[in-house]
Amino acid sequence: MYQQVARVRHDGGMSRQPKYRQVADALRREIDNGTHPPGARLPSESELSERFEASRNTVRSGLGLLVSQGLVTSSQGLGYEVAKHEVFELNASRFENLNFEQNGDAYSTDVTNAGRRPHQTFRVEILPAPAAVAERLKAEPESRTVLRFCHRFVDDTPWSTQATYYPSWLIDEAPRLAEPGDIEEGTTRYLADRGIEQVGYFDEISTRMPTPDEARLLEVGAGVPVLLWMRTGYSAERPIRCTITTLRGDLNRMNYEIGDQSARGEGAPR
Amino acid sequence: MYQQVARVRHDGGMSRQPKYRQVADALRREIDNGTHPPGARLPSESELSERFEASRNTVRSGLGLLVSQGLVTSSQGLGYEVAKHEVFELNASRFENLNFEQNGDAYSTDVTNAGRRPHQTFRVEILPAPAAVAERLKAEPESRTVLRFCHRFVDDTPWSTQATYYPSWLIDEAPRLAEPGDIEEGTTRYLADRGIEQVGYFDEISTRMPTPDEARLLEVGAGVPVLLWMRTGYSAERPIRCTITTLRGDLNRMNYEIGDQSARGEGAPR
DNA sequence: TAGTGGTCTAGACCACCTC
DNA sequence: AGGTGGTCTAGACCACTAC
Repeated sequence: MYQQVARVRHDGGMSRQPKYRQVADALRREIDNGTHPPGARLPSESELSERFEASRNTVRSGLGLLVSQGLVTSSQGLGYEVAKHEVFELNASRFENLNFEQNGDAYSTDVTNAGRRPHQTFRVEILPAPAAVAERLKAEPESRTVLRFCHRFVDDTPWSTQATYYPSWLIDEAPRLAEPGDIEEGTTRYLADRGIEQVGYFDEISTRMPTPDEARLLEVGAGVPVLLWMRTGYSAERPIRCTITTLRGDLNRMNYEIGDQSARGEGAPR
Repeated sequence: MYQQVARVRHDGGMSRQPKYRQVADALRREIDNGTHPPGARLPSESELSERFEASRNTVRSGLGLLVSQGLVTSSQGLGYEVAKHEVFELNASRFENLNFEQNGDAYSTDVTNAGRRPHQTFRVEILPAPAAVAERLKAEPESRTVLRFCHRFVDDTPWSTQATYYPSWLIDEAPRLAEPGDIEEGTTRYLADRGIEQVGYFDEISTRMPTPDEARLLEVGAGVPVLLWMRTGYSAERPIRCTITTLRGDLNRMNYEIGDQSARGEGAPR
């Protein structure tokens, strides 16, 4: 029953990949060279098991590698499918994007222009500042902040979440921030009208695998990292907001235009 | 021998996590709350197997989840260890960083200031432009480009790779770009001295799991994504370079300073 | 040499989807 | 009903590390 006793090396001592890696590498090559185009179904585990003369579990290990690299997805009862990605560009340096609500609009417009259907849910909360936010807002840890939270979809696919925190002192000057409804004219304009103008921002970008919570909200499978984008906005005197955007790494790309872009032209990199 | 027959649900029909997820969740909680601090060894597979009344393979599946989320690492003969990360900040918007070679110096300086030992290997190649690069340099696909490639380490830990492509027309005006040695004064100054001034750049940032090649160069285990940073630099007339930086996602964070930063102060977010 | 993780197998049963 | 992936087990042997 246990065949390990009979296992031998046929490679004359050459260092060799374990079998599950061979399976993964072979399938990866076939995906790269178009044998299995994006969206195609892969052969079933039992077929692959025969083809590679490996147990089903070994084949599963190999497939698991590909899944964890975001190359294929799997679903029960259906099989394995080659992942296909349509990346959305997100311009992070245009002045318009200083405006959170308008940013949302820009997002809706972009998505609609791409022939897709945008959708978002929105809520407002008052809660103690998370440590990272308090630090950036130069506020006391645990001090009260208003959170305006946005969960964005494209064609019912979760795309990103955006959490903007405002310090409590700002609420006194701009009370509508703490009210649940949309702010028609956009929060930035609303703030500007009250004499609070955002003159600059500081962006921080990092990546990691999603936490279980994020995986749930963004419905990302194993093997898809998230892009974390943290923007702290400043008036001339002090920080006025901190926006944390969590983007599905497989669906988003950010860009910044710095300096003179006149030579970039229109047919610029999509 | 096979106990599945005897397996029953004790949850009265409530939806329940599979056992390997319970293992992962329990360990994740213990890591989060400090029971297993960064750098600590986790109990061995057999100990966990007893504790959770699960087979070794099931425990392995759970640990595999944590590894694939970058929370723990494993090594043969040693055991599982809680990952500890020290993130390096990378300022992508300061003018100095327009200068590739000087960027390298800035990196060396930063690393040295942090009490770590920087190290890099460097090579120059002439090769056809990859499609993405040709597009950004507005050059014919497959047209000749000079690649200046840099592999960076901190304390012998691979940190990032940086590949800068220059279009062939530039080589005629700045032949030293194609020579293997360092350019003492920095490539940007060298180019500026020859009348080619970089007046702006376009940055694109994305994330994904590393390819096998990248995993090898950066020595990242499963569960660590890479940050991809593509910078296209322009003179007033046309693109002059395209730099692709691949950063270990667990060790790097990028930032951009846009607009007036006077309110950010010095004790700014680390 | 003992203990750790790494690979692999054979087989059982479950949950989901399609027909 | 039949096929697909998902979970789980028990056990074998290998490779690496520490002592």
